[in-house]
Amino acid sequence: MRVTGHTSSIRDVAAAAGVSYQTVSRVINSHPSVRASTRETVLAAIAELGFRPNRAARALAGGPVESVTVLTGNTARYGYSAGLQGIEEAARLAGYAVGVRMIESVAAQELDDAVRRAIEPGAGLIAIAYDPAGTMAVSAVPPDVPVVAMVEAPVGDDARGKPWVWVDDGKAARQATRFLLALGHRTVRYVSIPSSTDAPSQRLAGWRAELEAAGAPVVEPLAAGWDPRSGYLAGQTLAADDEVTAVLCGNDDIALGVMRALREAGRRVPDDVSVVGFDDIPLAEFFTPALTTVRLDFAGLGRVAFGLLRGLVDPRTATADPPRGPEPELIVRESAGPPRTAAGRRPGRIP
Amino acid sequence: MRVTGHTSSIRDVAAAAGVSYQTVSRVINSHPSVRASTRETVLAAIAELGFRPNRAARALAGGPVESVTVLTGNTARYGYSAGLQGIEEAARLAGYAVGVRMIESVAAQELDDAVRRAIEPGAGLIAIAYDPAGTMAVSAVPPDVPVVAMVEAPVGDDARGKPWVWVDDGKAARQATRFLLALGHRTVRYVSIPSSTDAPSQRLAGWRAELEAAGAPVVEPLAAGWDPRSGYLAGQTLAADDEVTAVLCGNDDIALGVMRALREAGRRVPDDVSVVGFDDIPLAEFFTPALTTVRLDFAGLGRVAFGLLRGLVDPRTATADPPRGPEPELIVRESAGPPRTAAGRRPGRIP
DNA sequence: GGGCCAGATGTGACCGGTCACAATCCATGG
DNA sequence: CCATGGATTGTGACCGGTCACATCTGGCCC
Repeated sequence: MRVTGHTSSIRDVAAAAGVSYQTVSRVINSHPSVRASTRETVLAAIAELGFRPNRAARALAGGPVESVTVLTGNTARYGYSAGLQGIEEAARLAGYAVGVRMIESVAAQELDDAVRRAIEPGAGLIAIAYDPAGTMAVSAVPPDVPVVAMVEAPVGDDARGKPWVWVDDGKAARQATRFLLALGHRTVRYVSIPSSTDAPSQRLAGWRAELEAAGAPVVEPLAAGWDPRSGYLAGQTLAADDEVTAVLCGNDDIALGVMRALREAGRRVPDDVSVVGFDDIPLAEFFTPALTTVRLDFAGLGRVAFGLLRGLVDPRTATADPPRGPEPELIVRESAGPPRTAAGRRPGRIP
Repeated sequence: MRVTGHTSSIRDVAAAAGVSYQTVSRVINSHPSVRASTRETVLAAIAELGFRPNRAARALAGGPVESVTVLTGNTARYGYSAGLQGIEEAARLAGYAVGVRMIESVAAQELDDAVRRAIEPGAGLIAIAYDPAGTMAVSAVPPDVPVVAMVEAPVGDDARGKPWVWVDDGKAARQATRFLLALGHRTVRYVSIPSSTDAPSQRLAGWRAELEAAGAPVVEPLAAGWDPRSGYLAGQTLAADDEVTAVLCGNDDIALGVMRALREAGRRVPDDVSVVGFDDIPLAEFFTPALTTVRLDFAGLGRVAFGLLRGLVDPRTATADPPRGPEPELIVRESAGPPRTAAGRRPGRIP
């Protein structure tokens, strides 16, 4: 079964407009030296015939391809799907097509293969590299393929020049930690998400830095995964320790698991223990208690990533100023408060 | 900047193997009449050169395109992202590329345009049509373009022959309603998600049917959106009514909002009011109380959808038996119980 | 041995765009 | 008036596959 969809080529348009196919090509690529009146005629013919350039043919002939493939380890996790959404929005606006390819393995051979498979001549790549698979995927991309990475944090000092985008996680972590300390907590425990590299994550580093700056004791973090269950497990450990009054969690899913474990152990949030998360997923506001968390604008980051990639693939659209990722923002809700408040309190109303 | 990525064509391979380019083409398309020894030689040359056929060229020449574009109204909502994940998995396994395109508008003109833009000659479409935009997108697809729709429910009696896939929502709703009724509730209220068509949704119909079958009073459902906030609003209404002891929610996000509103109003879940959701999102198990919900296997549905589309695009892979969507499954947790239990109870432990 | 047929392989044209280059137009200046 | 040159337009080849068709094998039968 052959799909027709639409069928009119530049030759058809050319015939209809009484010009050569090359002139039509010039019009659709907005080449400067086409007389205004000619352009009009051609555009009219294009509209008339419902012509739309064939992507495959254009790609084959070495023209601008206008398509991005997103390399990701997951499409369901919040940061990933929100990032994808941002990329798609920006891409659609620019007339780009977007493809998606999941990276499952971290085995060098398979990963290399998967990346090669994702590469289409002419198209660019955006890697969502919040996890080891993504990070390795980025480095598996051949140097001649334009790629932008959405990373957890830049590694190395020369990151400024690389096509990387990120939200300042470290800053966000410091902000959240400082907030908890200011509430009167002696120290803050941390439940970490996996690092995307072999170095400790920025969130972890920020948390530690803030604690040290405040002269608060640093207890080694508990390692969790991305999922709420791992948070729940960590929460059980935390609940067993009476000293714990404040917990910073690597993401909101973990925070939910932690809160659940705490509650099961009879420890009230926020009266006995304060909990703060990362991401601000849409549900966080409706948790009980509503989660205090650091909002990370992944969709915005995706848009920035796309803009950067576009500049790489098509230098005409490159912007001079290096685009920065969006700023994280602490959203204060109910799950954190001063330590050991005597009376139980009822959650407030949500407007 | 031109991307090279890889560069070896069938002509290069042909030269390396000492055969004609057409023979190479036959080998990569597994044409039967190629001598085994020749095939060997060619495959060796392919491996040697790291040759991979150029998708654009193949599409242009009218060969099998092996790519799907997913039309969706959203990439962040659970059902959508899980569905996309399932499609991607199945597609990757089959060597297909997958594209994503969001449909934003429901205005006929824009929508039509967006759909046309999403059509690539030779490629198939999978529409995630859980909402009006998706449903309209499906009908905006020209008849000669192969398309599979993941729908909320089949409309019309002749749906059996159409390339539609769905999970049996109505059955799921009946199952959940029956469960609540069996617990001893006099009736069950329903907070509905928007219907994808002008007809009432299957979930709603199933809920109503079960109530009527049991002779329980039917109170008109409350209309919500997809988001937790709309559930929260509905929950406030519900909380004001002392008669309410059991609520079925159109999805888990809404259920969370409802539970939150109930709790704020001083009504305990499940002691005063039972709440049941739909979807079984990964977080549902860790809500407090853990949410009783109907698990819908969207990823499985996505895989089925891809299989169906593949059969449409490439008849060689078509399977005789019409594939069915996965079966919904009621997951019993803490948020539902018998009406008016005297003692407050503590949530159990999660294994 | 010749004829025939099926299997295996090669040749040319083509898909729908782009590139490089050539050809034409028109205004300007000497 | 004609040479010059930039703006505008047209021509041919090509990207990397596929199709339709032609050709070349070799085995089998009479």
